Amino acid sequence: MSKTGKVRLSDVAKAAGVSSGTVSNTINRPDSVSDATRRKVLAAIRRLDFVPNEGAATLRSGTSKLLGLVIPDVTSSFYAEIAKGVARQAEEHGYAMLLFNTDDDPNREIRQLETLARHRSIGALIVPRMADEHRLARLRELGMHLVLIDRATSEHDGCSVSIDDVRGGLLAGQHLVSLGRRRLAFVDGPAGVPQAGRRLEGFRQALEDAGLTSADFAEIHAETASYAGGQQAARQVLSLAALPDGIFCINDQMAIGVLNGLAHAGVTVPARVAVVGYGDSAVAESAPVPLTTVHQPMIELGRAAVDLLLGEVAVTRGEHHHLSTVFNPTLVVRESAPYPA
Amino acid sequence: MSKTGKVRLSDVAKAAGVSSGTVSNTINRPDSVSDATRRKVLAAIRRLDFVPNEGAATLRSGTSKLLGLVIPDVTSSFYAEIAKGVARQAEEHGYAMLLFNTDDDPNREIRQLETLARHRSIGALIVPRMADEHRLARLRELGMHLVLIDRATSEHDGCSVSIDDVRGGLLAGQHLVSLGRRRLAFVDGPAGVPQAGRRLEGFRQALEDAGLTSADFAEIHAETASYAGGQQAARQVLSLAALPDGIFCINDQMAIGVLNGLAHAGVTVPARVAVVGYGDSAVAESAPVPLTTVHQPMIELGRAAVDLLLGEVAVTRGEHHHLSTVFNPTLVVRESAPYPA
DNA sequence: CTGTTAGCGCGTTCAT
DNA sequence: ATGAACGCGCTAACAG
Repeated sequence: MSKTGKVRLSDVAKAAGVSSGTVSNTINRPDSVSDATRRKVLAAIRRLDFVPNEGAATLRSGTSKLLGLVIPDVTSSFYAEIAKGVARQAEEHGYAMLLFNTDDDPNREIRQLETLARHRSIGALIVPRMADEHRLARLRELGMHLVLIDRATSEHDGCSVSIDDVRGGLLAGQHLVSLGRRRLAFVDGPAGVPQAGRRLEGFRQALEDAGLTSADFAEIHAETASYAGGQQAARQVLSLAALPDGIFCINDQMAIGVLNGLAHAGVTVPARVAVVGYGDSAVAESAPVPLTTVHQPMIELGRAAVDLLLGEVAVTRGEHHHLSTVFNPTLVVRESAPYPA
Repeated sequence: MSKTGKVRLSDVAKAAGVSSGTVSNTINRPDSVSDATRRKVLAAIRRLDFVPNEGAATLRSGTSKLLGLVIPDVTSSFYAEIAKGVARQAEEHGYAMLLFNTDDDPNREIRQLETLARHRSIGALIVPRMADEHRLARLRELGMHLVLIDRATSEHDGCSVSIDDVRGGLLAGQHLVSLGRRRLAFVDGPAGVPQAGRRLEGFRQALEDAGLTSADFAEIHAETASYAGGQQAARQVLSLAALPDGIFCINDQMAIGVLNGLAHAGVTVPARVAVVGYGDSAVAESAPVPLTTVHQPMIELGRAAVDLLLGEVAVTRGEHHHLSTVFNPTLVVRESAPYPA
């Protein structure tokens, strides 16, 4: 009925018997308006079905109520959870989230970041798999604020959020050791992923702390860090001179593949081999043997990323100190590597 | 370096020696500009690092290059895949996707839709779990175009995309019947979900077509349509007078729960009981017994939803005929209900 | 094919 | 605490 989209702020002002400046204040700085005025204005807004035009606000203020999340692929549960946290926190602060999947295509990533700039977004939360420092710097010049998610190195000049992978590996290692496991294996996809390297580092640390030597330790790399890769890794494990009694896998999918491979060979889990996964994805709980795994607080991480971004934006004067929020993973113990009875 | 954000379209015009209208044309309607002019303008754009201000364009044109996807929860792989398809297709048409999770909160859903309206989004793709027809109608009055996703009823007045659930159930039923299975069970969570009802309808149809009677059929409802619910359902299945030789589960999570429950009881799959899931989620492939399941083309569905939305927007004159795109699910045969040897 | 120009609707001074 | 007025940068309509 009400031809909204034709109702302007000035119409509201007229209807409420105030000036348009007052209506703007009522919307954006309610505290700077008297109680009675605010009531009148809000009533008029509702009565006329006024829908503010963000485009006009963006043009006028130079910045929009938009932020971007740029990730490789939202169908990965890891990123989907980040997206959920980001969307939630953005919403609570009056922002909306633009979501972009890069599909690991550097050109798309660039275009997406430029789209964000065109929309005068306050900034982006980005998993920089592709963009190099140079490009990120250019975007900063455009006035965009960037928060890096789960970045490999910490040599960047910006806020970032991440999870302590070394600690995650340490938790896994300590758990297996505490279970009395002494011949350990680490199962991964192709080497070279920084996160995996750090988890391995923590894992090794735990073994060292327990007095184990490299003779007690096998490092296995499958062709992919997937379920199929896990099955493949299991075959390699079974061909080792001595069967390990504990296996740490770089993610839950691989762990389930390992579980499957071991089962086919008649090797019981956890009796003969304990298995620990990583990520606590939805599948961990419903694995053939429910998976002990390292949980990562991704939703919280997403929320923290938004907070960092908004914090950076809020700093108008003086130097902004870039912050890095690092979350601790936790161990979720299930049957594949249970506490001793 | 280049103080971008300070470079305006008119600056580009000056630098290229053309008028601002021409710059606008080369950006928005390249075909309406001569080759030579276009080249000059694009060069100037690059040289000055011009970043168009979408806010201004939105204000001027009355509509933004934004569309919204409003779903219950992006961490569900079902919706994540839709999101991926939508983002991709939107991007290819020069649009960006705002993502909103309702978390099944009607108030949030309303606010999100209003946010979209404030941004003068062309429209929204929505899984209307909460919004009623009245609200949807109000949004349409605001000039927003709506495409409904996976909607229960088809009594609405708008474009929609969905998957033929009856056919999905039919596929599952026909497959089990073709395997020679004659005592069938249907496993679901609480009754009342329309999608589930339609899948059951198709399933029953297949049984009828094969000459089976209701005596050959058991309908089992667990407390939740989850992995745990599947385990629970398995117990009910095992307590039936006669063990079924084929089970159709409403989703893959339940199917895996059923698999687990049967395994615990020493019932072999598929030898004694064949199991068919629904959804072809990532877990189906890595289930203890790889799951035969009904695949739903969610990414394609997302893309189709965007096409419908853009099509609706493109119709300026004359009546727009609302379209419904219905996708056919397909059966993915794996070990839990394999083809006869 | 290109140039000219008038606002789009809001936020933000600066008075009062 | 409130009002008046300007202009943010762009598009569309029209003239040439």
